[in-house]
Amino acid sequence: MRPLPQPARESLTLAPVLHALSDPVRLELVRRARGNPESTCAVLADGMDVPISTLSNHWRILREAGLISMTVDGRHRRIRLRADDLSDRFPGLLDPILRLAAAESPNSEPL
Amino acid sequence: MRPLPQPARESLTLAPVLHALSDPVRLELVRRARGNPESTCAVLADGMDVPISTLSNHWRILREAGLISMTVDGRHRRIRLRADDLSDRFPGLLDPILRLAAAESPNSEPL
DNA sequence: TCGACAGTTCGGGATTATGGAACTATCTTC
DNA sequence: GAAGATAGTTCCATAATCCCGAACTGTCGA
Repeated sequence: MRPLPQPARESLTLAPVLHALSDPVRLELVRRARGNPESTCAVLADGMDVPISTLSNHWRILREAGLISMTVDGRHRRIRLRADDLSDRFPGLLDPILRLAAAESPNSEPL
Repeated sequence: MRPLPQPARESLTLAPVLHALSDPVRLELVRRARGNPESTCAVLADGMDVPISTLSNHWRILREAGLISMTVDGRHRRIRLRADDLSDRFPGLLDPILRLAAAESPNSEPL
């Protein structure tokens, strides 16, 4: 269950976080990650019709911005939204964004 | 006082707005625009040490995303934050972002 | 009419995004 | 073990975007 490198809580900055959230695919991935903790890359991206190498890039951008953490679990990577770090460092930021994203998304499932 | 083209309120979408806000320079410009309504490009960017052609691109990105409106006034462009449209279309989005940007900014002036 | 001024547009070099193909690492089955 | 399947990553070439100096447009003041 080795964790992949990620920025420490104190070193998170606003601009990369907003950039990570400024892509519709990544926004949807973050929404799903919040609703399905400890899920994996492929499961969270199910039915999204995005090439797998592109998805891998999206996950990396999310991880490097500090939005998610990934741990290696066998041949899977478990994705976890860094909700605590984010609400500590950027209180009141994520909830409205994900709420608006859900409202905009055609397939918004209840959380 | 001819207005420059901008997206209608109903056609604003979340991703371009977040993208427009995902750059430190643009974030600072938006903060200043909110604090100084009806000001102009050069005045708002005063002391920012960003080339003028780059600033012009930043303003265009902000305008096309729907964050600001620009009206031609003589040889100036008056910048106005589209606060009403944004709070109507994305309630609760802008305030936390600008609050966090102000907290992160070294030269955050009180609003 | 002649600058001076506020901003935009153009062009090209640098950076970043996209995605198919090949690769790595792990698990399963024999 | 070896062979194959599975989950993601890395590589790399193309495409798209960003950055910014230089040239340009439009407007104001003398």
